[in-house]
Amino acid sequence: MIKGRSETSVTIHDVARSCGLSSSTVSRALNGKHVEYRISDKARNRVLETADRLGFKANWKAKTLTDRRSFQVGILFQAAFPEFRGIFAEILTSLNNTLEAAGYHLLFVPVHDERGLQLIQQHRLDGLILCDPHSSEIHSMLHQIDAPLVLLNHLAPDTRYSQVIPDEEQGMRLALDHLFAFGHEKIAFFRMGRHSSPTHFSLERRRSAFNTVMAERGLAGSAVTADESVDSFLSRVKVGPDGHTAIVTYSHIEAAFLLRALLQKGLRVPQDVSLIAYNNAFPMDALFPAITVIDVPASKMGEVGAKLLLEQINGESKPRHVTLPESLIVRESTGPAPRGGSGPIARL
Amino acid sequence: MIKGRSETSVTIHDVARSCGLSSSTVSRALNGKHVEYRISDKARNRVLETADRLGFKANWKAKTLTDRRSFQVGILFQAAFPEFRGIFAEILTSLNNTLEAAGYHLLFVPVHDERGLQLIQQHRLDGLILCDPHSSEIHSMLHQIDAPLVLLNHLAPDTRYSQVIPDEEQGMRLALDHLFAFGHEKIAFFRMGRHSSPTHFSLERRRSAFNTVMAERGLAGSAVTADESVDSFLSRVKVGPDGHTAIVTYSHIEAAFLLRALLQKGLRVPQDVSLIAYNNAFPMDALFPAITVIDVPASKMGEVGAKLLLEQINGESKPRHVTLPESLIVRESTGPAPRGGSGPIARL
DNA sequence: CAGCCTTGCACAATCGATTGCAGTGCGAAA
DNA sequence: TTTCGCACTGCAATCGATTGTGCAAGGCTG
Repeated sequence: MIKGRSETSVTIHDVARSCGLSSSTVSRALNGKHVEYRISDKARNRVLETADRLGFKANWKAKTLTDRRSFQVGILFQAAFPEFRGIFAEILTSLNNTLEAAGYHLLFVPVHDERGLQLIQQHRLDGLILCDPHSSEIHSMLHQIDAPLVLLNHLAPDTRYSQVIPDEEQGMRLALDHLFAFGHEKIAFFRMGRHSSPTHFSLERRRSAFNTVMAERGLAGSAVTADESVDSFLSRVKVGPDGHTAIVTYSHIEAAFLLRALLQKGLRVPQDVSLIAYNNAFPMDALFPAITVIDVPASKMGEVGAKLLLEQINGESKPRHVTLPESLIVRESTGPAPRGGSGPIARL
Repeated sequence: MIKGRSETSVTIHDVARSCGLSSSTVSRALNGKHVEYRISDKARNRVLETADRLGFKANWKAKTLTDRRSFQVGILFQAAFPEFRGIFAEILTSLNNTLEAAGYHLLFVPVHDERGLQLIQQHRLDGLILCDPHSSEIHSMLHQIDAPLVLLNHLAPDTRYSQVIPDEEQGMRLALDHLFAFGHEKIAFFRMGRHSSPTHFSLERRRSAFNTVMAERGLAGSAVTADESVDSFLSRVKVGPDGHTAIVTYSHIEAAFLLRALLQKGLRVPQDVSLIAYNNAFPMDALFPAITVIDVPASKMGEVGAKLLLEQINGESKPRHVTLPESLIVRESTGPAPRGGSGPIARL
């Protein structure tokens, strides 16, 4: 029977009494310190057997009270940001796999204000992982935190905490090179307008990568970036054979809504417009046409993030910045640039 | 400065020393027991001021060591099941909001075997919330757990734990009535074949609700259920004006893949086939056509689940089963049944 | 057979809080 | 002046573990 806050919870003393030994001996036997502290095999086996029989499970709170470490790590994320949701489960899973292997557990830190950060203190968290934090409240509090910290998907100009980010410029380059090879020149970068804060680094990185790569090709003039609603974007920017012939979107969310709007306008993808999205999340491969994506290595990010945190907790290394490569998954939404001039149905 | 496992963490004794009082007085002043234990206002204010100045934060582990309660609740979910992912973030958020208001925090319980359940014991968790658990390992271990338990989206024939489920039959009835009103008679229920276990209750409930409602209308003969790949389904079941004219899918995942396959075959939605999905998740409103959905009340489920758990923890009530209503969100994927006979392009 | 080293274990302090109970000091009553 | 009582606080035990140190046996040597 697995009990929670059980009144009859069996303690180390129960085990000690039950096998006629002291609690210190039990503790040492149970923690494999039998050689260091010279516990006889006989005593050790007796302890092991009794503990098993009684179903003894060490109380984590007592166990970590002496220790400085809590073996708990906080994970802070803002579920409010849907762009991240698509890959959140993946990140969470890989984070957890890595941490669990090291004996750590994840405590959810829900709030984004000072109360949330106090959890670090109250629970004596060994570290904190921030998933794609782009609210200015969090950002302004980061420097107050004196605990190992890992930022996922958030490149801040600070070397005091580890950061794991995908190489957005390289991903964007893959995407644009793919489009260039198809003859596209007038290309747009699109994000659905929300509260774009100055701390929204992944947006900034993708946008500036777009501008950089376009400029390198001498196409700065035909590059357009947008941060607005789909309707507003499509009414402002001419899309199709006689306008911009390809669009790269900030996330999979934009891609889905944009595809819908394009189809509604009677535009064909990729015959009239090519489409590439960041994030290989559902439903990019389930759309018709399936969307070519820049694959952000979510699972790898979780794994690396966890490792960086563990390194810091163990004092094995200083905070580091790690950049992970992105890759391009070519599907059906990209193709040769249309000839231009004689576009199909213009608009509704 | 907010510290984690800080070496210089300020304790209650530091506060006591700093204001020339004993740690017991500090404790009592800090916990509002000044009236019960007759702490003078002078002493109390001095403590409060000193604690604040020193940035004292009570060590949660020490605080809850005496107490039976840990004020931590475990959340167990299997990220492997994508159907649930679409609404997981929503559930998590509302769970957390409710629990946090009561001073509880969520500990992530990752593993699905006995190790995972031992966390309950080790961390003296006050309770456990299981999100849509349908692996037989978990199921076979449930009865071993002697702690307040809430199952979300998992109706098990057991009254020892609280359960929160959406009213699948009512949702299915809304969906089918909607289709009946459009004249549909040959209707299919579709799920993408995966490891359908006997403990996969939400699938069972939806499927049997489908069969029940169809039978009530005397349409048992024209009802088809499927649990296979999209390709296999479409090659086995004739879909379109001269076959099944409407499909209800187990989740939003199926809907997206199915829509893609239908469009690929040249079938029009809803002119040739109508489509309804469970879960109002992304990208149901971003597809073209936007998908009519049965809205599973994810946020409400989280809130109610948290409340049921708190009730049990506080001993205020016995485990209860709560059923929450679903609703239908009509979009573009449903319309009048086609005439039949002269269907459009048959298949590729 | 005394002295010594090893082996094997128990005692007690400690982590950071909470809490029952025992004090201290003061004024008032006797 | 002694005593009683009340207002206020400190002492010490406790929660369930870990760990430094001390102390008995027992085996060995000389």
